[in-house]
Amino acid sequence: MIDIKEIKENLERFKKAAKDKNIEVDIDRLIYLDNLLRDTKKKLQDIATQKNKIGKNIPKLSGIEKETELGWLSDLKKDEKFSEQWIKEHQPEFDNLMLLVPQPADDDVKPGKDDTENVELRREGQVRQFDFKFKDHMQLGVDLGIIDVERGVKLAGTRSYFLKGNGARLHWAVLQFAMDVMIARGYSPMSVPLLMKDEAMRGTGYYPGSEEQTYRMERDELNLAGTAEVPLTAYHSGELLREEDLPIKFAGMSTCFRREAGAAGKDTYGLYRIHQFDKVEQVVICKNSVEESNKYHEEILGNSEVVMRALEVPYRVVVVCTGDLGRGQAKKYDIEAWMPSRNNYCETHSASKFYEFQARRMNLRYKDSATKKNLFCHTLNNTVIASPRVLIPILELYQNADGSITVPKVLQPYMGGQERITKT
RNA sequence: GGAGCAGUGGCUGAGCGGCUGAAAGCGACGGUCUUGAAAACCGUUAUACCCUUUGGGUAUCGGGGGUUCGAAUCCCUCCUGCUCCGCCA
Repeated sequence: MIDIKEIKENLERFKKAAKDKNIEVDIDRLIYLDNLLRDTKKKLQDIATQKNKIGKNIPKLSGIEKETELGWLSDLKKDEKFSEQWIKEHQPEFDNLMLLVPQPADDDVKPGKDDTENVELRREGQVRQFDFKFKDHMQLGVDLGIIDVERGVKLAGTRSYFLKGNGARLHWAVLQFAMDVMIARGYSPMSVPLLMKDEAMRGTGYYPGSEEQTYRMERDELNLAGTAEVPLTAYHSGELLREEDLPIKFAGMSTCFRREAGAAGKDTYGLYRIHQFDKVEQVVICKNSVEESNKYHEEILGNSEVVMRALEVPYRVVVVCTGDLGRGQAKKYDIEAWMPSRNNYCETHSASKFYEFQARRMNLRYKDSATKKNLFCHTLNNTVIASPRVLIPILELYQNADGSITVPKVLQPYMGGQERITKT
């Protein structure tokens, strides 16, 4: 959410931000409502002042005088009722519009309509050239008996799968490895609840907007989080933190649920786009400072790169253009891993910087020691590792001519020292 | 699921229907003292919005509604937590 004062003082900036992000929001209507609501509230305040003044004198009066004052009071109350009613009718529209105003992208973010216009920053690692006909991850998985999509679909519908044996093991190994890296880097490991109230979804910016992407438990009015970002970022929502407690750094591991509505027919093959996966997510809550935000944005990007380099998966870093940014994101880096079967770099990580957009929605603040003011925190998050998507490059890049898979060095300790996955 | 109790400021915790935006303690901040620190003592210390000149006003004691000239304080309702009983992992 954006400060209404900010919006009023920089109308064009926010209109442009909405346009750049392809977001519909009637900012003129928002301002119009704000002015009327403000006037009405001012009127209400004046009425309250008079009411209080009269009320204070009532006990001292009697007879005609008292009657007159009481009559005057009931007139005021009629006015009050009328204004209150008006506010009741219009406040919700204003509140809803406020939730739609986007965070403008940083100046160094390129305007663009969608992910095709993202800007490559750099490439890391060598793309493997095969001297034999390589298999894609599904072929490998089926041949080695470690992936079973058929039965996943039988039991749970499209985009469902089983990981079996060494496949399951590899999946857990990569997650545990990533978590251990984050712990070593000073992030607090967290196991989190995933059934989130609407409030948490709204606070993180998923609602309104991503309802179609979310599984909802209608009976209990709860939502199955699509990422641990939701519980981790909202962990301190509504609280007033101490400045010395910042930054707060979390690493959470959780299952993630996504409906993938509107993606029908897209990436239907293999383990790329699925309804359920596991992910280690990192979240930073820091002070209200652009410099701090920028610093931690680089840090969380760096953390994930450390993991990717340790896994020796070639990747590139991309700066996401305005059209591909979410409503609350000021800037976003994607890490895209090289996937031989897709013959391309494909998204495996997404590092977002929100400034106070999320914190303001969830009333997440700290007391600034210098000014004694309560300020909104800044929040950021990034994937550390998401599996099985990352198994795509791992399986494909680590395959051998005989159809076996070499287990990445850093994962071997997590698989009981096993060096290879072969057909069993 | 049944019965009971409770939700007050950064925290703990008082609070008679008007003088309570709210005692007290803790914490934090400033000062005195000290070579420095601690201790002690003195003082300050909620948030948001509105009008503005120092300043003034309004709202907020879990949410919403009601009674009343007036509500943290009374009534209704919802939410949350705790205790006991039952049931189940």
